[in-house]
Amino acid sequence: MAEPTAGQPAPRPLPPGLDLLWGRRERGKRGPRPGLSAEAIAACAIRLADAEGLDAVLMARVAAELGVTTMALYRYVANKDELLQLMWNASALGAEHLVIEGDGWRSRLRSWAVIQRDMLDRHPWITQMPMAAPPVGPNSLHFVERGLEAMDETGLSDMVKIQVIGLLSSYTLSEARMAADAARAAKAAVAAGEQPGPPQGYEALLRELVDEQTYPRLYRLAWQPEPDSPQSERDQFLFGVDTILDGVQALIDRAAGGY
Amino acid sequence: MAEPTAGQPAPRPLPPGLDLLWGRRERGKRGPRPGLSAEAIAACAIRLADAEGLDAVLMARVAAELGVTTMALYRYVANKDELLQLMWNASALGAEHLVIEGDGWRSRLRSWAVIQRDMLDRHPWITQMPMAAPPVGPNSLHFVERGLEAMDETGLSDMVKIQVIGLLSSYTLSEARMAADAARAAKAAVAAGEQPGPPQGYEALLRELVDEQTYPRLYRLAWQPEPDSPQSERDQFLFGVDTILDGVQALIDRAAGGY
DNA sequence: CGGAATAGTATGTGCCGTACACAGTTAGGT
DNA sequence: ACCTAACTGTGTACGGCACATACTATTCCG
Repeated sequence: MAEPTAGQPAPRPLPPGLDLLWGRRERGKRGPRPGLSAEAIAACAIRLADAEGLDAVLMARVAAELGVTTMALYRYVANKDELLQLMWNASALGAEHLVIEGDGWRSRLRSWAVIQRDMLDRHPWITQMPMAAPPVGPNSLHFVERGLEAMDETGLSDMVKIQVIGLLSSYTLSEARMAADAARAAKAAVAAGEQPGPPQGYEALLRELVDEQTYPRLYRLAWQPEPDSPQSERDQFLFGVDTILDGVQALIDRAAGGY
Repeated sequence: MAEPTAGQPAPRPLPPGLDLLWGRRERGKRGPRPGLSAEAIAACAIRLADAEGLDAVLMARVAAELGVTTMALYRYVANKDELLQLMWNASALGAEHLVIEGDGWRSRLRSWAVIQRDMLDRHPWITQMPMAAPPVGPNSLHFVERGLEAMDETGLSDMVKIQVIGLLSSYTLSEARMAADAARAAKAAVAAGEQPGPPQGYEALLRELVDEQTYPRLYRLAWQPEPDSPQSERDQFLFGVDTILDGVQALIDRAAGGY
């Protein structure tokens, strides 16, 4: 109800959660010294998630790991969602001092995508997160900034550049998610007692499900493997990235060619 | 423990949940007639999700809506996850008889993506789902088949074609998710009492957070709007799709050019 | 030095998925 | 025609987990 005094620019309310993410949450000076920090909590949660998956990240579990009670965490984060946001942002730590190497926009953008992919493979739980918003953490934005930087020379408009960044990111995330799911499914199958000869991948599944007359193309895909089929998941990913970059190249050509 | 009789091809075990999705779950003949069906349950859950969001899809809620007790549902679905899978697949209903119009692969593939996007806008809850696996429901596969069909004339290899399908899908899903999140955030803000003048979009947020020296490019993006900036979200999406299609064009050219 | 603000604790509540035991219902074999 | 096995739906209870509330202990400010 307190109307802010008109005159000062008054730091805008800032959506809930973002203040913490940006270290702008005011902390009182009286009382005992805080024994923890949001960063420490996030780091602990990340350790758990890396080791045992996102399901292992329970408020009680994190608290126990840190040697406090569950409710102590709520002095630092408003709710679990906020903790997840912190984890996400923290996983992009180091983007600030990241230097993308390469002698042209194309190779730089490509390695930008690869770096992102590697990060997702290191922290597969990111692919399972709610993802309720576009990236707004400082580290995430740093990473976006690095991506934009890689396109400095292209002469594309800023709008187009973020669009490209978004495109590459979403593809990368999606590929990482599928890989992570496959890995988890394989692990679960082993835990359930089956030992799979071949990993029983997507292709094998299609062979089980798809019949020739209703799904002729998928059927072909499932049954007649390409001659040079043994292409690794990573090769597939790189292929997709390169295709996107071809599209970007076309954008640049069109912009430079003046129509 | 029962070893299947060697000799019959014996329908492979099929991963849990898939049997239901494909209507291959055997149902006994004795006992009372089933008062429900998996399809009816999924349809009811979809009604709820469309109207009130995925959070409204509770087993108890769905059951009440159908006039049965909560546990009755478990005669038809093994758990909530299975229900979500059913919902996902059911949302792609009609893909079987879908005809993609267009006089070339490019326009067909484009409208394929648009159709998918429209479907996601109609059922925004899909973007919030766990998505624990690649699409394996019969309807989802029908839709994939239609996408492959759109590329029949391209001469691309089958491997490349699904890759393109996956690329387009993941971009479409990601864009739809961001749009749905924005819409939900706006609705929540209104519910919280604020009435936003402008929708307080991503750009406005960046203006709040980003300073010039650490994020020079994002800063520029946030502060100096493009002259022709008022491009709708849909235009943005189409732009992204067209960029991807440019990349596909390059693939085709390269394949045809024999190198 | 007194009081206010803060950190951490202990306990409880509500929600929600789902396990379990049971009552009522139908089909098939004898 | 009956008995029984298979099956549907109910009632109840349990367990996990995020989070609320009330309380104690600690530290800074005037």
